[in-house]
Amino acid sequence: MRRKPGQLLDLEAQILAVAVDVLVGGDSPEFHGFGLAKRIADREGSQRLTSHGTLYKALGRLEDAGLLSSRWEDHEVAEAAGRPRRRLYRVSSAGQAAIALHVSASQPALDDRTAAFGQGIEPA
Amino acid sequence: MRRKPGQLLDLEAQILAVAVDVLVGGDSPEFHGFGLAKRIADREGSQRLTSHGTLYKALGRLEDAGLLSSRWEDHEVAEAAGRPRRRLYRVSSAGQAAIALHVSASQPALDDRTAAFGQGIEPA
DNA sequence: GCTTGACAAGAAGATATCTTCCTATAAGGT
DNA sequence: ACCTTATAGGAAGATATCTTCTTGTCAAGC
Repeated sequence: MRRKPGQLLDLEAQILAVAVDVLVGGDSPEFHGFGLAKRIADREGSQRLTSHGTLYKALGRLEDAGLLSSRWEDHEVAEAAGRPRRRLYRVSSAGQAAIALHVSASQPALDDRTAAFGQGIEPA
Repeated sequence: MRRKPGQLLDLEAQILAVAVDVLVGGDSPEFHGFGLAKRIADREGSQRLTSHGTLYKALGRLEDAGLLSSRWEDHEVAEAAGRPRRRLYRVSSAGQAAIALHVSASQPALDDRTAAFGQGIEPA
């Protein structure tokens, strides 16, 4: 697919959006791949639009790009919960900036929206 | 299936046989569930005759009965290998006795075998 | 001999991460 | 305009343990 440098793909933007969401939303500022997959699947209304492999690769890319950072969950926590260890991700400030930029870039200009509204056409 | 007390089921006997095998065979006297499943599947010539759930339940039974003991693999080892932690099992002496008894009990008596041979009927 | 109930078998799936392999597509060069 | 190629997408599966739910069967009691 060869990407234009500095551009976010749809999936990556979704991931960052969720990442910012958990960051702002209280609780813990961290999330893990599996939970992310469920969130996206839920949001998408469908059954796992994104396969796990694809998601983990995207997470790796984002981390390589410095938009996410990760650490392994403590042994004790995973064991107490009786499940495999998770890898916990967190948005970096660069990541926050990237998603903000992406959103504003993909938002139609205000004039266009106003014009559409004037003609009874609601923006998606 | 309600078992006669003190009797080994087929699957359990197979597990113990493998356990004794690794014990005697050198290397490490320990084995883990997943590897066991592969061994049994290989031996059985077929594709996973025993589902994983069934196998882990049988392992639990054998441990409860004191025929096997188990411990969790060290974190470091699993991590170095890049895989989930294994649970390592080992036959106890009671287990060794049990499988020995089971084998001798299911073996047809010598007289019977000789008699069968005498009539040209090979024992299964 | 017949019924009943305990318990094993197996399917299915939850939990989590990551790799390999093939395909499809868009970005960039000519 | 066209072709090449890097790379994203997705399927599939490896790695490991364990739970839940249903079905089936054997042993024991009557």
